[in-house]
Amino acid sequence: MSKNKQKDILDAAVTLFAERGYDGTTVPMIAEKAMVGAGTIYRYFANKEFLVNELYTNSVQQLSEVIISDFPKTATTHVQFTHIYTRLFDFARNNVEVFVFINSHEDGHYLNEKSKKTFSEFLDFITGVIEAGKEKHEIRSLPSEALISIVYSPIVMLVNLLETGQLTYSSELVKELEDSSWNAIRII
Amino acid sequence: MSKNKQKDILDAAVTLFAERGYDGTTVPMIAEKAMVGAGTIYRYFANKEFLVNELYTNSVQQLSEVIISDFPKTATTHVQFTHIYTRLFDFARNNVEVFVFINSHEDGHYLNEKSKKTFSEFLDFITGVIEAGKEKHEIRSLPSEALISIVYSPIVMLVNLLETGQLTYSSELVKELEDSSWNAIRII
Amino acid sequence: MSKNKQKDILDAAVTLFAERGYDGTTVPMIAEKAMVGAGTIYRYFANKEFLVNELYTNSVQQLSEVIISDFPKTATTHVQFTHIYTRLFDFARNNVEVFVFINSHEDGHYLNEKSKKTFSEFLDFITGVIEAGKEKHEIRSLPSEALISIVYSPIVMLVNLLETGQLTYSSELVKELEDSSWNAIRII
Amino acid sequence: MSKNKQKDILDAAVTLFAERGYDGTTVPMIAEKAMVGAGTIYRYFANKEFLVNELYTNSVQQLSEVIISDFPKTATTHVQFTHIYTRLFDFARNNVEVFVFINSHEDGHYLNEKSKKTFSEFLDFITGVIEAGKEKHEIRSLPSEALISIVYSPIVMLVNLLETGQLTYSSELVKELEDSSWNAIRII
DNA sequence: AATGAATGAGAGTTCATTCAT
DNA sequence: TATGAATGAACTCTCATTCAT
Repeated sequence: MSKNKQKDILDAAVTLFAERGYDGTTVPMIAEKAMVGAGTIYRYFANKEFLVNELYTNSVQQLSEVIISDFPKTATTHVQFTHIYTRLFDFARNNVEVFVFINSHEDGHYLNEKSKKTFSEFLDFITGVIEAGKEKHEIRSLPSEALISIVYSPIVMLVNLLETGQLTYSSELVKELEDSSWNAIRII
Repeated sequence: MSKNKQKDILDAAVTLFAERGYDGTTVPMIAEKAMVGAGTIYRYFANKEFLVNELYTNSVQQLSEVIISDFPKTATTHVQFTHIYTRLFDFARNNVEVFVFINSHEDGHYLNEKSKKTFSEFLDFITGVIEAGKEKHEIRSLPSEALISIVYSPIVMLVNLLETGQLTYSSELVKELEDSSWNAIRII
Repeated sequence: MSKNKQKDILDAAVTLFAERGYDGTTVPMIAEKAMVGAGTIYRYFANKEFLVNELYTNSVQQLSEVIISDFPKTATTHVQFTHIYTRLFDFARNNVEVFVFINSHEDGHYLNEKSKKTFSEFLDFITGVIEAGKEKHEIRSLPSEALISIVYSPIVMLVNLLETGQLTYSSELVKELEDSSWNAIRII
Repeated sequence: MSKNKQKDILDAAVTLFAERGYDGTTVPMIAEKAMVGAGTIYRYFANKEFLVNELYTNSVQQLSEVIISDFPKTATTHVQFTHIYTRLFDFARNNVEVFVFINSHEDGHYLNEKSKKTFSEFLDFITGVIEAGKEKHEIRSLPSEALISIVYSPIVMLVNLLETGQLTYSSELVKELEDSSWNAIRII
C-alpha cells in the first residue's frame, strides 16, 4: 500500500491516458490501476478534467525542467541543439508514458488555459534558441514553428517505435538521428 | 437537403474524429453535424465502430492512391522523394481533416484488422522506396521506420500549423521544407 | 406476389406473435415475413396495437365459430363435451399459430376492450354449457371457471407438445385425452 | 429505504415480468418499481438477460425445493400425487408472481442453457414419479408429458383466477380440484 | 397503392460524480 | 481519510411510425 495516493493516481492516469486517450479512459479504470477507491480520486482532484490538466501541466513542467536545466546559453547553436535533442530523447525514453501523454493530448478539448500556456511557454524557450540560431546564421531561415516540427515530431514517433519494439535502442542510433535532424535544420 | 447522406455522415465524422478523437465524439454529434437523424447513421453503418473503420480504410486508400499513382519507379531516389513529399503535402493541405484523422487514429483500440492492414500496406510501399534508396546509397542507412518518422511526422504537425494559421502557406515554404527533410535522410 | 396483402400481414403477424410475443416482434419483422414494405402495414392497420387487436378478435372469432357451429344444443352434456373437445383440439392442431397466439396473448397490456369482450363472449358460451351440465348433475359442482381451466388449459400445452414433437399425434391419443378430461369434470 | 437492493430489484422484476413479459418490461420500469436508480440494476446484474435468467433459475429452484422436500418416496402414487398437487398449489398461491413468471417465460428466446436445464431437471423429477405410477398401474398409460399437462396447466390458470378474484379460495375447493385432477389421470 | 429511407423517442447500458459509512 | 454503492445524465443503438417518391 503506497503512502502517496495522489502520486499513485497520477501515475495510473498517465499510463492510461497515454494508452487509450482521455475520453477512452474511465475514472474507475484509473482507480483500479492506482489501487484506490473511485471516490478517493475526488479527494485529490475536483473532477476528471482537473486531473488531466494537473497531469498535463506537471508533465510539461517536468519535460521543461529537464531541457532548461544546465542549458548552455553561451554555446554554439549546434551545441545547444545537441543538449536539447539528447535530453529530449532521454526524457522520452525514460518517461515514455509521460512523453506520449503530452504529445497525444496537446490539443484536447478538455485542456484549460493554464495547461495550454504551460506548453506554449516551453515552446517559447525552444523558439528563443532557434531564433538566436537563425540570427547567427547557424540555422536555416525557416519559421521557428516549422523548425520545431521538423525536429520535435519525429521524436514522438521514434519513441513509439522503440517502445513497441519496431526499433531497437542504441546510443549510436540516437547519435545518427540527432545528426539527421541537425542536417534538416542547419544551413548546408 | 443533401442527396447523399452516407457522404454527409462520413464528412461530419472525419471532421469530428479529427478534432475530438473517436472516444470524444458522440453519435448525436455526428448526426447533428451531418444534419441527419441519429437513427439514420445506423442505416448506413452497423455501429460507431464500423463507421470509424470504414472511414479509416477509405481515408488511407485515398492517401495511398495519391502517393502511388504516377510514381516514378525508375527515377532517382531524390526524384521519388520529391514525388512522395509533394503529393503527401498537397493531400494533407487539401484534406486536412482526413490527414489528421488518419494520423491521430493510427492505433485506436477500435480499429479492426482490415483497417490496420490497409495502413500497413501503405507503409510497406513507402518502406520499399526507402530500402531501394538505401541500397543505392542515396539515403542514410538508418532503419526505414526511423527514416519514415523523420520525414512523415513533421508533415502532420506542419499541416496543423498551416491550418491554425500559425504558419502561412507558400510554394516556396514547401520547397524549403522538402529540402530540409531531404537533407535529414540523404547521405551528406 | 399475393393478391391480398392484408391477409399476408395478418398471417405473418400471428406466426411471429405466437413465436416471440407481441413485444418481441417488430413491425419490420412482420413486413419482411409478409413480403411487403414496412410502410404498407400502416395502410391496413393504424398501428401495431390495432394490428394485434384486429388479429386477436379475428382469431377468437374463428375459434368461436368452429365450436359454436352445429352445436348439439339438446344432447347430453357428455355429447356436448365431446363436440367441444374434439373441435377445440382439431382447431388447435390445424391452426397451431392462431391457437397459441390466442392463449399467449390473453391478457396482454395492449389488448383493448373489444378484444377482451370478444374473448369473454366465447367463454360465456362455454360457461353456459357447463352451467347446464351442472344443473343436470352430469358435471361436478365446481365453479365454471375452474372447470374450464381443467379442460381448456391442458389443450394449449398439449398442442405445444405435438408441435415441438415431444408428443406424437394419433386419433387414439386424442380420444384418451378427451376421456381423461371428461373424467376430470364428470361426477364419478 | 431497503437494505437489500438486489432483492428489491428481483422482486420488482418478477412482478413486472409476470404482468407484462420480458420484452414488455423495460429496465427503467424495474428500477422505478424497485425504487432504485436505473444504473443500480447493473451493479447487480450484467444486463437484462442475466437478470431474467438469474430470476428464472432462482424461481424454478424455489418451486423445485418445495415439491421435492419431504417427498414420500415409498408411498402410493395417490399419496405422492396429493403431496405434489398440494404443495404446487400452495406454492402457486403464495408466490403467484413467481409461479406465473415461471410458466409464462418457459421458452423465452432469452433463456440460457442453465435456465433451461434447471427447469428440465424439475420436470424430470415429476416425470419419474409418473413413470413409476404407470408401472404400478395406478396411473393411465398416457405419455408422461401429456399427464403433466393435464395436471399442471390447470393450476396456472386457476391461480390466475384466484388472483383476479374470479374464483374464491377455500381448502375445500383445492381438495375438489385435486380430486378432479386425480380422476383425470388415474385408472378408472 | 406501395415502398423503404428517414426520423426521434425511448430502449439498454455506461460512467463521472456523490455521499453514507 | 478512504471507500465503493448508488445515482442519473448521457451514451449507443432500436424501432414504431411518417412521408417523399
